[in-house]
Amino acid sequence: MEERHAIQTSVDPVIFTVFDGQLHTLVVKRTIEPYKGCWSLPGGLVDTEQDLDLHSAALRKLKEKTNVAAPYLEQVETVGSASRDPRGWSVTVVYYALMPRPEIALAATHGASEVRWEPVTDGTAAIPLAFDHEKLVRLALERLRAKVGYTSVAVHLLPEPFTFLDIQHIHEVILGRKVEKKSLMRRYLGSGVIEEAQGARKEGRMRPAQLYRLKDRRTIHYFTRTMEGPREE
Amino acid sequence: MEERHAIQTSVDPVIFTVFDGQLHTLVVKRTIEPYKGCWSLPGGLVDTEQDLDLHSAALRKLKEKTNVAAPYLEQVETVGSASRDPRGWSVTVVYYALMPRPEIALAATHGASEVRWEPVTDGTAAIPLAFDHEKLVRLALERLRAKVGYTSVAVHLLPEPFTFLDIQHIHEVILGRKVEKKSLMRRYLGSGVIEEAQGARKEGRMRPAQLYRLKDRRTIHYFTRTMEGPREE
DNA sequence: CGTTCAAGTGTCTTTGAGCCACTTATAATA
DNA sequence: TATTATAAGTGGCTCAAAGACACTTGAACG
Repeated sequence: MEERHAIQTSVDPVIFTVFDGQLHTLVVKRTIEPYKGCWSLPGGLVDTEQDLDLHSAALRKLKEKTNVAAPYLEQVETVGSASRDPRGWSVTVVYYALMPRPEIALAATHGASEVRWEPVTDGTAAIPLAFDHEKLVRLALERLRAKVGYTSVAVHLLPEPFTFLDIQHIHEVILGRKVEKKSLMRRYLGSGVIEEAQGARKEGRMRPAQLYRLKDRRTIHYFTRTMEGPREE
Repeated sequence: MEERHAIQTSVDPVIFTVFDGQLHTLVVKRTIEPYKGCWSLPGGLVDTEQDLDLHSAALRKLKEKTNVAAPYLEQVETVGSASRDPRGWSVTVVYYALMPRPEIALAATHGASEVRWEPVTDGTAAIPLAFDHEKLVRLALERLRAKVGYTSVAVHLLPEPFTFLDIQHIHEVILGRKVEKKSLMRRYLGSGVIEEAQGARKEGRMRPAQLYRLKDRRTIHYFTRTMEGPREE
């Protein structure tokens, strides 16, 4: 009776960051069977002794691998079936997290186990992942892409302070297409999600750009319309 | 080791239907402790012996209580914590389902246990529910309200064939405000989600209305913009 | 045959996206 | 000091779709 209903339950955070003009996600090398030696998401079983709820379980996993305490974190979807783990029925709650590229070296923060940023190209990670984790990455990316179109989530990937060119680049990297500078400025200036920071960034011999920071790093703003993409003719 | 990680896992479908000009949700009376005698969502534990995955577990619960095999069903969110069930750590995956008001009597389809439609007013059920089920209903309703604004989900609550007045009423009941007839016609006629059905409904001595049906009862259509609500002045 | 009433249409205003040319500010160079 | 290159930022157009609401249409009934 008990055995039929108690299920192995994990959280799998898909941690996104952007550098080198590419979206990356954090993967760790598995040290135990099954899939020993394969790369996988930095998730793991919920621990009923130390986790109060699912959200804090996801935060714990995040903290263990990246040492970042308070990124933007959002639940995506839950997948569970008899077949996704060879050991039997299992459930995993998928999250995605956005953070600026951490300065600290990853390996140092997590002792022995291997950790690294894997580029996400065209919807999936470049290397094969354990279990159904490639599908989980795809789910998280789909959600992120949709949400970037009608909210201010994308800027949570930027270190502060940032310029409008940074905002534009981050949108273009996530969506994989050009976006209109003017549309972004209308949105972000009109909504009050960002505020001016001191100073201005000058790069090379061009006009210096105004610097901004987020007013609130824990919430996102919902714009009234979705970005439409390029016009057809 | 096993005990710390294997968690009681359930699915809780919030089943919506509309009649008497009100949104209703299906509740059942609990026959066992805890919360014996209280009303609750028609959910229950995932059964690893008979359920292949979470979605089919939700469909099974639905079939057991309503005898409806193929409604519109969508995952909302997963909540899990040490405190939501007095017996200990538990996880539940919340779904919402939309169906036309079933003609058959509910009690007859499910033997002994009491089942009934409870009106959902102003965001919550009118009576208190077991566990955190009122919060789960609120989560499902929030999702439904948001989604009605930019998709064709709402019509999955209508029995076929239906008229444009039916479409308008269903939107007004869910959103709790007046909706522009013209906007709905632009959306639904322009998108091809509905098709004309034979005949026309005449009520009283007015002009008869064209009847429609859904082209596909398993999917929904995403419109390009969200409804905006009334203009302020 | 005219009245009644919802069904359905015409059409104006408003909002915000896409597009793209134009002006502005800085630093390197002549 | 003047010129020029380059990115920063603005102005202003077109377009699609929402809101608002008056208008026309058509069947039923006296």
